[in-house]
Amino acid sequence: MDHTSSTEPLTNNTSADNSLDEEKKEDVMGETWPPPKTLKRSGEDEIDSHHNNGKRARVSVRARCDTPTMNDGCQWRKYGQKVAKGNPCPRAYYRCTVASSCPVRKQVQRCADDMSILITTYEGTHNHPLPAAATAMASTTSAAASMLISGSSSTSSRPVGLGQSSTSTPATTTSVGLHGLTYNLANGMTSSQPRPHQFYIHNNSQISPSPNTHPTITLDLTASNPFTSPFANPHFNRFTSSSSYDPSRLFPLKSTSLNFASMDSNPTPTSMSWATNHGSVLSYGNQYPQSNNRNNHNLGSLTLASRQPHESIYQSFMQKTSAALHHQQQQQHLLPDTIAAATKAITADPSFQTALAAALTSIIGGGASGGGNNNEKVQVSSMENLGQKMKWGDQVSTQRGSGCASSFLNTSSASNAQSSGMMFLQPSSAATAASKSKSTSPSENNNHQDHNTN
DNA sequence: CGATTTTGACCCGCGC
DNA sequence: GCGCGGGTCAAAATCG
Repeated sequence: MDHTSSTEPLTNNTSADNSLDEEKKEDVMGETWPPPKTLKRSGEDEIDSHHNNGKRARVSVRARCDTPTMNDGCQWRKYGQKVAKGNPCPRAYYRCTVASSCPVRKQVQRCADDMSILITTYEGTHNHPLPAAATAMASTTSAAASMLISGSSSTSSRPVGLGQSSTSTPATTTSVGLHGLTYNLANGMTSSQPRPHQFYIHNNSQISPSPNTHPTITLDLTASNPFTSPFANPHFNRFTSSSSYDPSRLFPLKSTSLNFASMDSNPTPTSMSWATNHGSVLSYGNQYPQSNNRNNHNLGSLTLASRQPHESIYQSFMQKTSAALHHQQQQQHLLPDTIAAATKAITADPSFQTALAAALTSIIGGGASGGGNNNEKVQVSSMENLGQKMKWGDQVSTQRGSGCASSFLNTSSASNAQSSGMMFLQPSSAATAASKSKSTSPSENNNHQDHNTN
């Protein structure tokens, strides 16, 4: 897009900080996206460039959805549609209409390879309180964006080789520091095809490859390949390669991706495992002995360890993550620092916690479904908090409403991340990013709206 | 009748 | 400089 005015995270004013947001917005975001109407594209860019290297964080959500658009709780108005090259399906452009001045926009497009997958890309930050139904999604995307952004800022501040890019365009690449963290919020699936939901962070927009691209995080809720690092996905490779993606650079020695997926191969109710392919992939989740449908379109629930009714998801998750990491270390001789970094990243990064919490919330709480259960305001102030509210075994009701909020977390087989320039996080990067976001943002803030220091 | 969607035109950045 | 492609505008059409 040309309008690059701010790089803020995408949104989110979770109920918790709506008030703050209002203010924050002014400064952090004041630069409302392109002034409605008079778009001064160049002007904004300037602002942007000052603040964020001219890049605006985007969060792309891939989810199976049979409806034209995902119901994320917000009100959107379509303002344009266009057929993008490489994809026969038209891309629709929406603008948030909850508030007239809200700068948030989103692009919706069907995946060319799998029409059942809807790719929704959010950009901008809401400058108004969001309906409860929309907070989950907003939090998730916001947190994801925050991570990405914080990573970016870190990169800028430290010339480490973090974000080396995968893209050919220098401008684009530059910045994302948190590359390739893959979070798989898995839900039950079978061994043959576990398909969790993954968060891919790339430094390049897959939907709009404009050079001026913004770092983009992809939340892949379609779930595809098991421990699959996106690299294992043929589609992924295909796309990335098209954009001069160089895996070798993404997977430097110790690159580690965290993949919280379910694996049925594992006997444990809540299992975790590492898999290494190029890098290490941490998978976490439970398995669903039952289902082994290839296209689990109906597996819309996230069931984390149904056998531990009293353990909070977060606690259990962290414990297991840690344990698994160490276990793997022994088995696979992983470098200690790798483990430490990964663990640290997971446990320390509030952004991740928020993202995970939000995702879980949306699933378990079923909040984001059809428009408006304002009473169901699940305030997640931290994963711990979330954990307290949610118990293992909570099953998500697969709501099939109008939107796709329901199928949001459905699993599926082929996920084709048509991304370009996806990068995987290196442990050190993860740790850095984690610590960074920690210091940068008052942690505890779930929806920490990234105070991206402009 | 107001709000939303449709759709062709226009603007802008980038690569050649 | 030109063409291409992404993104947005805005008038017309449609919907509730």
